[in-house]
Amino acid sequence: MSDSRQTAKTTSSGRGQVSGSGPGDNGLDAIYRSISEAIIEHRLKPGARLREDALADVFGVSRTGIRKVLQRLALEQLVTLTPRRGASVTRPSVDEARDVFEARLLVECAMMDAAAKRITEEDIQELQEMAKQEREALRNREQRIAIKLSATFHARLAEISGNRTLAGFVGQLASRSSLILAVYGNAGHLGCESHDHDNLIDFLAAGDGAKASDFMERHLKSIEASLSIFEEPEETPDLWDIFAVDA
Amino acid sequence: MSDSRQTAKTTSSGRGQVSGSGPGDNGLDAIYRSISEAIIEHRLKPGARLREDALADVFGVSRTGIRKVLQRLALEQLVTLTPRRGASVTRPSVDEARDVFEARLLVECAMMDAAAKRITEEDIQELQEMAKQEREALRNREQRIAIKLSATFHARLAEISGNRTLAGFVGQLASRSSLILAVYGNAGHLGCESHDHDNLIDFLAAGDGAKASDFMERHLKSIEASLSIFEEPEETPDLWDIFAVDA
DNA sequence: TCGGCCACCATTGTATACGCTCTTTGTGCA
DNA sequence: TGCACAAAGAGCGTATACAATGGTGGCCGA
Repeated sequence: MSDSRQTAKTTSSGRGQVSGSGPGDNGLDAIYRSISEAIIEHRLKPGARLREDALADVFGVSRTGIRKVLQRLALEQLVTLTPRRGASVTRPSVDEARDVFEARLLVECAMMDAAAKRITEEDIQELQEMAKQEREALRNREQRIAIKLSATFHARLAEISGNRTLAGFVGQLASRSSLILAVYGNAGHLGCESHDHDNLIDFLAAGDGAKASDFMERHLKSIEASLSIFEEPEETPDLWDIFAVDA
Repeated sequence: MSDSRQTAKTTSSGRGQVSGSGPGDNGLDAIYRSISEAIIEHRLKPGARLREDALADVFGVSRTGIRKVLQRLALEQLVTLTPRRGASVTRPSVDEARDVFEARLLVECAMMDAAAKRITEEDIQELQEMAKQEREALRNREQRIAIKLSATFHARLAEISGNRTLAGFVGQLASRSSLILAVYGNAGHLGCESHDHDNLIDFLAAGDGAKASDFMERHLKSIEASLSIFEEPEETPDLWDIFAVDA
């Protein structure tokens, strides 16, 4: 790893620097999105360590900026900050998983009514486009992309209902759900069935909030049901099984 | 330049101690609570500027720590971070106020069912104690204390229902409600009527989640109704009014 | 051979220094 | 008299430096 030879270079020429990052956290925001996306897409798996130095090196900023981003991610529960051990991608506990889905069930279903009333033609087209991309990603076996799109879809849906506070909350829940899928999901059985989202759009387009709500309920419950939620008791006994087989 | 291999000689004598501040954000957390409480109690009013230097001075830490705290408060929407202008206590917009109460109505009512099922004798006593303190604060005209206790009460209630994720959300909403009261509330008409909380406890103690939910709905709606929600167009023209009266 | 101790290292936590932008005030000109 | 421009000042954004801590590996003693 070496000495970071080039990072220092950027500052030398003054404001030079990549991608014109503005003053505020403009540049930092890009880093935030970048890491956030990597986590949601499971390119960074739960438990993965996120060293500040390494990230600082990758993104060409100092640790200060990275710390800021990491802190934000920690507040959204996407990463866990252990006092002297640094940051790592959060590995949701069973309780957390249950809580998150319960919360989604409660909030997202309740928002369907408002969404059905407020949805516009533009919204519908946008959602359909997203659903289409998701189907394509699924068809191409790009599960990572599909998962991200699914989270975005739910977040966008929440925005349509007009309550920004709740929408922000749903966004967080959707991101965390992605982590939960990474830990407790079965391979081959992706969270959202591809046609579910289309059906949801249809109900909303028809202005039928009640049906949309019912469908959302089934949708979320089916995702939760597809998980293998049982805590892995592997503390250390791992080795015995592994080597017993071997020997 | 990064090769700092030998500098760390000092560790020799050891782990000595450091009494105070723990490692992590132990000390910072206290600062966070301190500022947070000041905001909720309206000792810091919406719009108040929070200069990093000043806070660093007050709490005896450097700006670094203050920034960390400020960022966290910003993520919880208690303070607003304007790019080059620094931090100030958030002044909730009319839309925000509506969103927050809508969210509370949705979430808190829905949680009553679980709360009624899970509440224990200890919880009941704790809540009653809190309600009692709140009544006393109101009687003593200590509205600031009462507002804080009210927010804490609602947050604690949410915790009882057993879903930490939702409880955290309710905590945030309660804090923000305090800000909303500061901006749109009428003096003399505090948010929560003092006996409301007692009634709520009674319903929960009786295990009647439905009634508790209904009551919570009325409770929150009455608070919202007591607000004078119309946007004040005062951007800076403050002075004109003041001196017009004077002259 | 195993268990405990000690030194080193890797990595984070905190503080300080510097540069940049925005605001404000003062002055000159139309 | 009013407006525009410039300079100074204040405050934030970022990087770097230093200190402290927990983990890791090796050594010694039982």
